[in-house]
Amino acid sequence: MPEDATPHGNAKASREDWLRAAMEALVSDGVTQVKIQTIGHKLGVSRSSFYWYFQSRKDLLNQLLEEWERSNTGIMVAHADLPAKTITEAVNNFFRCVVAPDGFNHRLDFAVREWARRDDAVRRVIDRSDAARHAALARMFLRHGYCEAEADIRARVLYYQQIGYYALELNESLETRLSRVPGYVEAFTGQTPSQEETDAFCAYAREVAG
Amino acid sequence: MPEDATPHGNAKASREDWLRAAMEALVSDGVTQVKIQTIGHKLGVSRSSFYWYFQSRKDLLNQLLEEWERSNTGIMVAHADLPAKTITEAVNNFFRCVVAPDGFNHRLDFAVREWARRDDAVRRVIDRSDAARHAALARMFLRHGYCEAEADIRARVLYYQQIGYYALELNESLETRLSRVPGYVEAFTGQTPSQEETDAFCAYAREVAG
DNA sequence: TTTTTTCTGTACACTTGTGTCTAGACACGA
DNA sequence: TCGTGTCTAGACACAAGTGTACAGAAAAAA
Repeated sequence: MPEDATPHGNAKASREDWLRAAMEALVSDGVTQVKIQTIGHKLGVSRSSFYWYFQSRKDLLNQLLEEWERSNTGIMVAHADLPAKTITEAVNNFFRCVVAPDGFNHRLDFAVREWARRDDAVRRVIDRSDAARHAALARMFLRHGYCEAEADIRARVLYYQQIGYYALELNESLETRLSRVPGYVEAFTGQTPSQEETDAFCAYAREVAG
Repeated sequence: MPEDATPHGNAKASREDWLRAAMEALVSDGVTQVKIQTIGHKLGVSRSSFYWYFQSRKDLLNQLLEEWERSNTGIMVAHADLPAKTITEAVNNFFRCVVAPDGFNHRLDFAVREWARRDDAVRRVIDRSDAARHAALARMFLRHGYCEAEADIRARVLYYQQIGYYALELNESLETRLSRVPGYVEAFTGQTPSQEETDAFCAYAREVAG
């Protein structure tokens, strides 16, 4: 039982190696494909070594779920809370987390949602995160003068639309996506974004994408 | 090889029984859980009978995919094409297919999307359907006086949002959903729906739900 | 009644996955 | 050098899935 994480010279694959490879499998192939046998093979290590670091497959999956909650929801809430002069700038700020490669990981998000459909415990964790994300977006609209009811609805439209966009896995090019940004912002806020705001966002998007 | 679908007295489970049970498994548990062994057990029939009706598991899955394409996309496009006096009425009409129990089957839609993430052939079928659905909604906005660019964006926001709503699996009550409908319609169209339109939709929703 | 067609069950071969037990390799400290 | 603790490999037991071969029951047709 590896209580402390001191690595040992004899180790061919560390606990982190197992976790990272498992996360990759979860993201690209879904929870059903997180298989100890397969990961072990990929790490060039026997299956049984896994049981030195983890109690069972379930134990490993729990760690992956915690990792998801920590990263994905945190990033999205942080971006919704970013300071802005106008609501259109605020929405543009929020968009930053969905274009940044190290921002919101939508493939992970959907892998976890799929998982939740077959596991009630995971379902509860997701519900908590969805509520937190919506609340952060509603706060954003409230800060910019929308009433409670409108802030609630607009936060929903924005959040659901974003999730829906990823659900479709459209694989549009960056420039195609950017060309629609001002239209989206106007649809979400009811206000026209300034050219500077749009330019600032596009510049950011092009920078982090490269 | 059962070329014609004439049932036979000796049959304990028909081809349609296998298809229906497989569809139920796909909808509720995903494509990985569509297992001949499990379905056969559920139908009270030996596994090997399956191979009388179908060549292989893959053969069965192809049939399920065709069934999805025929039903789900068809229903959504038909609702987007419904005649309406105003754009707000048109959006309310569209909403009908997402509240009717025999309308758009969102659980099936997501089961197929999940499947597509691990199968390029399925991916291509879905892309075709998504394009058809978006085009139908864009036509709807065009008919009511929006310009090409705005119709395109608003169709995207409406379609993505709807898919996103289902992706979250919120399980809201009917009345909770209905209370937000006027707000959604206004956000999607930029226009306030009339009381009559909202009432008509809510009446329809309450009728088909019961 | 006999034959044919349609479907089902049993048995077999094969694959891929989990989890356990145990011997042993390897580095490191005494 | 000699343990000791840390990690790994291989064997074993078990479960669940696919697909095939073949005999045979039961309805339908002759």
